[in-house]
Amino acid sequence: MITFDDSEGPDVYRHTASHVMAQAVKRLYDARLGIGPSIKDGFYYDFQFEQPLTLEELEKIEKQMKEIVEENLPIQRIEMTRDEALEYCRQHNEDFKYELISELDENEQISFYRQGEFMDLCTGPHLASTGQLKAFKLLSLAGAYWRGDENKPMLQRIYGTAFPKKKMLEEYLQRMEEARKRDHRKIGRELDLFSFHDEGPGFPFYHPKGMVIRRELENFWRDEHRKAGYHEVETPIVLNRSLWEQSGHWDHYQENMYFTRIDEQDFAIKPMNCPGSMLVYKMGMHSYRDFPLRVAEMGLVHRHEKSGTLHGLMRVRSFTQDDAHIFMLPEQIEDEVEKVIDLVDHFYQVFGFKYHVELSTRPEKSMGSEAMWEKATRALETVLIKKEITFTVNEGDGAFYGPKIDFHLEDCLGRTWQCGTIQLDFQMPEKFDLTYIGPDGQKHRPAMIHRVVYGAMERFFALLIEHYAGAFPIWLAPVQVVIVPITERHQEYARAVFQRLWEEGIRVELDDRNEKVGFKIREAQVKKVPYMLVTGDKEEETNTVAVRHRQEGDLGLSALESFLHDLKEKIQVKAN
RNA sequence: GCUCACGUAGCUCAGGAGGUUAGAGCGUAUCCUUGGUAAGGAUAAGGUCACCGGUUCGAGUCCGGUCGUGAGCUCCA
Repeated sequence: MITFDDSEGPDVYRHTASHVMAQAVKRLYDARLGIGPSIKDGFYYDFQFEQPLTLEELEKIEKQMKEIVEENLPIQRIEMTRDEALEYCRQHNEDFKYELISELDENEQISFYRQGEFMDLCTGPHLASTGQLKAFKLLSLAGAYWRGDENKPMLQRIYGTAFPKKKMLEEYLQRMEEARKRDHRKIGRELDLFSFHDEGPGFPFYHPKGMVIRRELENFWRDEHRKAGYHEVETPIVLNRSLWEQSGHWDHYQENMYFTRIDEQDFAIKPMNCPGSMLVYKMGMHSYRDFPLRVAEMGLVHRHEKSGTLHGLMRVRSFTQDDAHIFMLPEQIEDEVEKVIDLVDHFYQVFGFKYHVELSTRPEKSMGSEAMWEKATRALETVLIKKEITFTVNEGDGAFYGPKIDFHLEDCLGRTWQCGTIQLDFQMPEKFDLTYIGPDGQKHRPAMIHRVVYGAMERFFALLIEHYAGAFPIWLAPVQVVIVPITERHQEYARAVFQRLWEEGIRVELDDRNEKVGFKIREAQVKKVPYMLVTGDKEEETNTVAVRHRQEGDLGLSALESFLHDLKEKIQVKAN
């Protein structure tokens, strides 16, 4: 007997919920079944309807589901031969199920699950009866290609979730509601960090406060990369077609690129930084003694992503990659990959991000020999295993020029986004005929990796906003301190305090509006400013400030200089 | 790009199944208030109802298209 608390409990429970939903749908509409698995936090089922389903109809389906639960239909497992199963699907016009079964082995025993008049192909297991289903809710309606293939028909997918107790369902919905409040698009507007406009879909505009955060992230990045032995370059955004033909982007990436004509010649706006960096490398001779040569670039790239894939700052059409290309001896690869992994880990630790790692292998559209891919993939895998990093393999998801290790972070709703990536590349050095002079005085081909740590500044920024729910640690906060004079009479002293902080490089604002203290405090709290300094008679007489922290509240009086000293210390160590 | 939704003041949202000058709260401006830790009061300004076309005596409301946004699919940092 499986309960909801067992590891497979929620899966079984929600899988049964998806069957009950499918049964309800079949009772109400003319629909063919796709697939209906349980997923993290819920379930879905794909259907092909004669008439497209609209959102309002989810309520009707839910009501019908409740009736099926009322009926408390026993759920039985039924086994058939492949031929019997095919015949059943043919009779019931279940074309999609037919397709699935026809791909199974001829001698396979095929299991169905029956509840009342409804029967569905399924390996199970399931709850014993529909009456065991307690709290459930249908959440959304979306399109989904049959078998995830955009060339196959698009079905309609209904998402839902189910729990054994009403209270658990309510808590879940409440949690989702709370999570939505952290959405970077919402906070970005509320805190005036960035915007999007119809004039440039997918092209972000940074506002002054968003720009402060971005620059701090870049400063941190520069410091750490200098320490890690990187140099920095910048290459042009617009480059001649010939370069993209040479790099392979013209053949392999064209559909994502923007083009322009200059003096009757084709140019492309760079979708990646590597070709530009190749040209820089080729400007001189390189010795093996200079390896590994780590060349970083905060490169602004443009990619024509499909309109439906855009998502706030997470998925945009122009973004800055904190890129670097590392040129090295083949025997330095594993060492260098390890160093990059450590660098990525260090960065994510500073922000307190949890992440997971994937190894992406050769895609269908790719360059290079099987042997090269094999060797490159093995090298990445070796390092991951050596470092005892748990990872999943993402088959066929590599770049067209090489396999990669990807680092994924979660957004407020638990969706994961690829940020850091380490890509091994034996192609670009070939294409651009890169060489170095070895100990033997001869020219040799260097190995190369592309890597990013943040990934894209935009995406990382978005994840940071959601991670902190807008309450950035003090080193990142666009406004670090707000000074709140109590009345007009205290403005002169407030200005002096402001001046003192300002000259020390603190991002400070003076709220000298004709409002009450409570109002100004509230506003600063809403804007998530870390420190509020109230200045009145007491403070003016003693050259102090009344310190309030956004989380800790009123901290009492502090000498201005000692507050300033502590503040600078906190900024310095990147305290929260 | 595809499926289903959505698009009303800077923001959040009202506008019963088409009918005179499109509403509210927050925010903004001005004035009053000089108030010690999360919203003091008054007054005022702000809207081509995303855009284009159609139906109608009459469209924010109905229909079609375009653009944008959201959830998801495909794709990806």
